[in-house]
Amino acid sequence: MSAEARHQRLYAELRGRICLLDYPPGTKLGEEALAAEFGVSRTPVRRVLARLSDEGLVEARHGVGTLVTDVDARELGQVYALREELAQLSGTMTPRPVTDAVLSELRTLIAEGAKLADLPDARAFARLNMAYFSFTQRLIGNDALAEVSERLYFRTARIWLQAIAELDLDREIAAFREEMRQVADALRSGDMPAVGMIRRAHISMSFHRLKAALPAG
Amino acid sequence: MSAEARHQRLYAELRGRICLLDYPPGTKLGEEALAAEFGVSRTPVRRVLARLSDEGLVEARHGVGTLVTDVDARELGQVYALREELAQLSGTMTPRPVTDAVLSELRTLIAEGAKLADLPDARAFARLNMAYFSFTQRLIGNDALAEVSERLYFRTARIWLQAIAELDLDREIAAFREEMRQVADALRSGDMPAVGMIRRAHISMSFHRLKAALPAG
DNA sequence: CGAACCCAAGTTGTGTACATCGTGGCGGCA
DNA sequence: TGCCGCCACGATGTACACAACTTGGGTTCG
Repeated sequence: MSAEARHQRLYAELRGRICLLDYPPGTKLGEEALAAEFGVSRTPVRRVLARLSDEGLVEARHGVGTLVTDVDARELGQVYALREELAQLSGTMTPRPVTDAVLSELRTLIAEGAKLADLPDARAFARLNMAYFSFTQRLIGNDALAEVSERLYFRTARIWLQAIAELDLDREIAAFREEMRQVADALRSGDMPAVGMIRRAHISMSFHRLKAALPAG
Repeated sequence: MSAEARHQRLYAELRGRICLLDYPPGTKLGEEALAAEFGVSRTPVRRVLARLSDEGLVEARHGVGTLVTDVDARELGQVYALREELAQLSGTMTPRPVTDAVLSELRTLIAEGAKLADLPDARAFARLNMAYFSFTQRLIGNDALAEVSERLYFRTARIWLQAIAELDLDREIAAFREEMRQVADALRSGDMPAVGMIRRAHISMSFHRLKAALPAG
């Protein structure tokens, strides 16, 4: 395997573990331990940790360790506020055409949502939410906007998951399914601005519910 | 000096050289050469190049070298389109209060602009433009928005500089001074949304002039 | 004469030993 | 007994040697 491909795999794996709370905030990611697990030396591991550090998911402290960062309420609010605006923009800025394959993929996600509602599970919810996010990313025609949106999503995803675990999981899943249904309706009529507005509305409502679970209220 | 501070200095230095066209697109940045120049080993240099690579300013090819990237017309248009939207947002999303120190700083920049008009120079123009951009960044109250804006600005700054060197430099400087004067007016009345709109308008007009200098366009 | 092959030089990627730094615990002293 | 300082340990940061890879030129064979 090429070095670049290895890097991407390692990066995706660690980012996934962080955002799925396999590594909750405060966890120490030992370079030696990770190197041993993935069968490489510290060097490529450090390359990945440096990237995660630049993106704010971890923080390397000399002599201490590389720790998964936490996100304070202020930063969380700022990221969500910006994500709202960007979700709306994704509906108006040169969206990609809606194909049958796109609608089919969303139907599959909605079906997964139905199964999730029958058997609620926080981790499975988080995975499906990421898959849905990945789906919405493919509707964006502006690559720069997609890149920025992804960066912001993964920046706070773990905090969102942490909070909903303490909230009403059923309610969150219901709201998520409702968003997918509404987006599907808008997509069928090819109304991308409406898709953006719907997503913005749900990000806003999700954040309002999320604030209730934060320590500072 | 701490490792983190060294990293930041090296990063800022190399990013500056790339964006001021000391290293035009296609330039090979040899790790060994940079290490020798800055009196360190390849390791910290590689750490900085990795970050620049993640941000799309350079591209490392195994067995070839680390090359300064170019930006095609499509990507340039997408970045400018997003920068327009973000500039407008920066005026409406929780802007910072306008202090006397802020107005004073802008007056200084405007004075520098007057000197530049007397003695036009592409490189000095680029430096002043960066200083003005840095100034506008400090008006943004949303840290996430500021971070994203900075990333996008530096992503295309070198292409902009490359293009205006082939355009009418006097005209570009005049447009730049006009933007600063208009922003100063809006700031004096505390109208931040107007500041955002003015900046958006000038980004749009700048891009339209810039397109004339592109190969495809 | 041309084309295919090979190889040598130069570059980035990796592994590893060592330097540097922060922390917690242990021991001595008041 | 409590507190202060020292130090050993483990972590990240750095330097360097080597592996892997691309490229270009020289050489040889058809």
